[in-house]
Amino acid sequence: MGHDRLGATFAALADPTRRAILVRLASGEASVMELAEPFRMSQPAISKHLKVLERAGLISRGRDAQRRPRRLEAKSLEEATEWLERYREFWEGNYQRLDALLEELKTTQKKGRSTKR
Amino acid sequence: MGHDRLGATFAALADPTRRAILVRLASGEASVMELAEPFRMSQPAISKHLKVLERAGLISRGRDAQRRPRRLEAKSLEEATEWLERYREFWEGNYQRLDALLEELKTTQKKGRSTKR
DNA sequence: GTGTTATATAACCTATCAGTTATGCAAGCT
DNA sequence: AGCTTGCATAACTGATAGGTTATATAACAC
Repeated sequence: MGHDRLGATFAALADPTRRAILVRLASGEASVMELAEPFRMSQPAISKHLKVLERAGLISRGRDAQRRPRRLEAKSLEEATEWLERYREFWEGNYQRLDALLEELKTTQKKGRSTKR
Repeated sequence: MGHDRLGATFAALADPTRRAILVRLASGEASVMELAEPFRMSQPAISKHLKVLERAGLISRGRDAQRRPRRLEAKSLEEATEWLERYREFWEGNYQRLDALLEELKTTQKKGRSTKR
C-alpha cells in the first residue's frame, strides 16, 4: 500500500529506533555517526531509517564537510498532532455522552441485554 | 520488528483505511459490515484492519446478537498524542534558540571548526 | 430442523520492511 | 599522492503487511 504523507509520518513514527532518533534530534542536530552510536545496528541501517524519516518530512539534511547532519522538521509532526488532536477532543469530550446514548439506543431497539463493562 | 504499544498505535494509524475507520467510529460505534461498506475491499480485509486497531488498543469489541460492534478507545490515542506533544513543544518553541545554542556548542567543544557554510 | 446474516479464520500471494555485508565516493588529513 | 572518515547505495535475506478466496462458526429467522 502506498502511503500518503500523513501515513508516511505515522509509519515513520511506528519504529522505536526512529522515535529514539527523533528524541535525540530534539536536543539538536546530529551527524549520522552520532545518531548511530547508541544502537547496535549497522550504519547503513541507520541511514535507511533516516531516509524513511526524511521522506516523511520529519527531518532534513544539512552539510558540514563530509558530514550530513540531520535536524528536525516540525511540519509533519504538526500535521500528525493535528490529526490526533481533532479526534481526541472529538470523543474525549463526548465519551460519557456517547456511552449513555448508545446504551439507550441498544435497549430501545433490542430488548435489554446486560452491559459489558 | 516487534512493535511496542506506542509503536503498534502509530503503525495502526499509518494506514488510510484504518484512519478512515477511526474517523467513522468517532461518530459512534458500528458493526463490521457498516464499517466495511464505504470501502471496495473484502470483509475479511476489514476484519484484519480491525484486529490491528484492536491490538493497538484503539478500539474494542462489543456484542449485539451476531454483530460485534467496534467502538473507540481513547487511551492509546492519548498516549500517541502525548508523545507527539512532548516533542512538538520541544522544538516548536525552541527552534530558533536551539539553532543558536548548537552553533555555540559546536564551536566550543571542537576547536573552532569554521562555519558550517 | 433449514437457511441466512455477521463475523472470524485459514491458506495463499505479493510487496514492502528492516536488517545485513560489500562497495563506492566525496571530503578531510598528513 | 595516499590513507581515513562519513555517508550512501546495491544486492541480498527473512519477516511482516495487506490483500485475496474459501471456509468455519454463531446467532438469528422461519
